[in-house]
Amino acid sequence: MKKIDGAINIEEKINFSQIEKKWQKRWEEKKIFEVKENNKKKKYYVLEMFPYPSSSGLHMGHAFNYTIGDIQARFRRMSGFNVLYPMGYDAFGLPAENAAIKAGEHPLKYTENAMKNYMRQMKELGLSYDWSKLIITCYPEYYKWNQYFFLKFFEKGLVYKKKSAVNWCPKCQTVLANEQVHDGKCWRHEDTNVEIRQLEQWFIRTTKYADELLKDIEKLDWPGRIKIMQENWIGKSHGTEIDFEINKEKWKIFTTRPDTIYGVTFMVVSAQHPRLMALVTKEKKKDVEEFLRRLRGVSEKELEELEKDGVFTGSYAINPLTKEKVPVYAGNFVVADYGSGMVMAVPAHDQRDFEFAKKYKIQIKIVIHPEKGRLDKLNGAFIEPGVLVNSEKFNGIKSQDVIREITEYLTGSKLGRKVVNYKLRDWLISRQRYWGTPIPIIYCDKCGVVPVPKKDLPVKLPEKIKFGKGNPLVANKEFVNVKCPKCNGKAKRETDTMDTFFDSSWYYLRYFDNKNDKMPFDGKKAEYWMPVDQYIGGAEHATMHLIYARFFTKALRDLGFLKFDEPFNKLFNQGMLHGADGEKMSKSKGNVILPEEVSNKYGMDTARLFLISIASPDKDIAWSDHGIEGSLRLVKKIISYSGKAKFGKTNKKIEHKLNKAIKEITEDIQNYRYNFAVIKIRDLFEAIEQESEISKNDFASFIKLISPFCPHIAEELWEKLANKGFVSVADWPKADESKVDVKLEEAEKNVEKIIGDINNVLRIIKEKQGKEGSKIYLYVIPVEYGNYNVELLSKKMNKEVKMFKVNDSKKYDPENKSGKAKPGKPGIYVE
RNA sequence: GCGGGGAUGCCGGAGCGGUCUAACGGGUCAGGCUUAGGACCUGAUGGCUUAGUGCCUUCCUAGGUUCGAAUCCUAGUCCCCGCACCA
Repeated sequence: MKKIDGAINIEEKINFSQIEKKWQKRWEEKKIFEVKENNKKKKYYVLEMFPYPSSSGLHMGHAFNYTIGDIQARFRRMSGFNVLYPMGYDAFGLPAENAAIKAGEHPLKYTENAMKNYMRQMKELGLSYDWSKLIITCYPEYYKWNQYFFLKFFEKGLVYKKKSAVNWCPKCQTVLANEQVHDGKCWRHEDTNVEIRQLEQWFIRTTKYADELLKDIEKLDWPGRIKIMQENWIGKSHGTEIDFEINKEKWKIFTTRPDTIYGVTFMVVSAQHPRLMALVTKEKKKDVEEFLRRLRGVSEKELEELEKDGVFTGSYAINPLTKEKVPVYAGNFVVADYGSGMVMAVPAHDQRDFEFAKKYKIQIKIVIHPEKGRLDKLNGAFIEPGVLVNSEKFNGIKSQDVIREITEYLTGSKLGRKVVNYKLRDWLISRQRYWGTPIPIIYCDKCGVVPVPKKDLPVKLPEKIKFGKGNPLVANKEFVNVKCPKCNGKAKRETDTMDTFFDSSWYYLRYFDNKNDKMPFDGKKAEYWMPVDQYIGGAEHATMHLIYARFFTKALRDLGFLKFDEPFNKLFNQGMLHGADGEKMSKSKGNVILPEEVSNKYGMDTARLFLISIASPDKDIAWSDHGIEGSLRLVKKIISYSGKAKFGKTNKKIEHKLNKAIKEITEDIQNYRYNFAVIKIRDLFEAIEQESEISKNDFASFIKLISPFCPHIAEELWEKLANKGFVSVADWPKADESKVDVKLEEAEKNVEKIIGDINNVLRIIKEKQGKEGSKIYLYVIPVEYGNYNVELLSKKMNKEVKMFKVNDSKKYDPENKSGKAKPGKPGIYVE
């Protein structure tokens, strides 16, 4: 065909939404994305972090996220893999409960509405999920297994209970999640300060796996920054534990600077330390309680911004090396659950200790001098390495070396030891809320803490509940009052529910066996599908979810459920889609782009194409109404072309282009360079468009190449070309490298170059001589005669073009421009 | 404070030692097509220069390494993200 001449107003002809609906329906009816285990086929598990179904529905940002995974899933499926690409809903959580409190809507109803909406929207995006694998965490069929795992962990000692601080609103009489605390006030009572209270809570012993979680990071094919974040989060540090004697009792402290031990002038114990009161003398009790009261009015957030503050406990500690007595303070800047919750303070060589000492006029004792010079007056702590002074037999030794020596000395005298410490804390899973998995524990007056027997699972959430004050489960008598499974006596149920991160820590193991009511999942199926080959999600889950899921996998391995160590081999972090104003999309900013609107205007495929061609999909991008026009043009041109294409034989040039494109696009998709793939699709299409014909088979390959990006349109064109079945499950084209011909490419570059040169000449003679050149004569060296498509050239220039060999005696060449001809560079004469 | 990532032409965004005035898209301008507009097509889009050439100036700023730097190093400025009193 010739160039697509204007006048085709395809907008009237393309009904995107009709095409989309048609294919979405057929995909669903024919179940082409449903999979089962097949040992003859290699599996590929593409997983996106499942969403919390919010009532506001999906916006274009979600479309961007899921399109990234869908393209990969479609591509792998066409490449011959048995692709598991499932979706589910992280359906428990606070917003549903908040809606219940504020609007009186039951969380279940709220959530089900939201999920219905999500599912409809996801289907409209053309995502190729296997919906038969759907999981929903708020149904007992799912959360039963949360309870099952909790009990398994309980048996293994991976679960324990201890007191911990929570946010408490005295007006609501309930515990608040961090998100419900705004500026230290309750979200519902702007005039009410949130208090910090100590409650008994359930913990998971994630720290048991701290070392393995850290060590295995190197095995992961994850973005570097996520790995670094996890490393920092786990925060392994080597140090020395030293015993100080206080009131004839041993108190351990952790330090990475044992070299400064001779400079200790006081101790600080965390204000949140569970045994703090044991250190407080009678005389100081009032002071300490006053201090604690002051702290209590402060939310956790504010706590971090406070000035160093403290109070003397009345007790003294004995330095194990110097035997000096130093005062013990309670302080707000010592973290209770890191190390031992108490530190030795060396004001001369630690900035925090220095500030504290200045404030309370405590002695500052220098024990390290710089290697050159001496310290006289300190304006701040000297924390550089140096040489020891005032340190008895360690004087004169370099501080870096003495760390080992002092530790060895302490170890020898049984006063200390080398230890490793982690920042990673045990995972607090207790939530004093309704909309979560009930913790399967019963408290019996006689038998104490009794786990619910597994045969009694699930412990179901009562449906009829009253929201008002506190956790509605507490007030629900049928739920709370039970018989003890051991002694049959009166007992009470645990009313705490689980953190929803518990649900999402193992959901990837449930998809492929989502209807199993005997076990959380079949180990054989897990063996086939796991680990996840490609996990896709936002970087905001770098620490919490991704650590918990890794922990779960390791714990389940040790419980015999799994045979591998890591759940997610590869992780891809998609960027965030911002509004047209460059701001984060949000209702309040009014910059939310809805898929429905975009779809009506441009078609979903156009939107998908646009989103992934803006930039590399791991980058943050911004929506642009102008930008999408470019994608729309391409889509329209492709549709229009396929309606007019003349099918016949493909020429060498297109064969070359096609095969090269297949090779490169395949690699680009594998490596998530979707933006590059689109550029190559454009380039290939432009070449195809210019030729008079193409073979049906080759055009079919082109359709396959676009189908992961524009699945509906690809299906439509596929069908129009009388191909069988669905292009979505057709074989991905293979590049025939023998058809790739670099020479052709060079020739093409030459054509481009010559066009540039001709235009240059035309411009110059117009400017200089005022002439409008109309005839172009080219003189090429004989071997290159076939390299130039004169017809194409003429069409492109919209001028008459004639070509001669330089040695052609009959050529027309009034100014002897043929003498200028060089290889790859014909002489030009214009008149 | 600690840790990570950035700054590219009118805009978005590639590039990450030579092939770079810098992919691709958007915008703008010129020409074509068209009754006109839209759509579509062709080309231009740092400056000067030239029958297709050549030169100069550009990739946050200032230095440096190199035969050669948008790309590597050093210092600085600004922006984003994560952790945050972790002893």
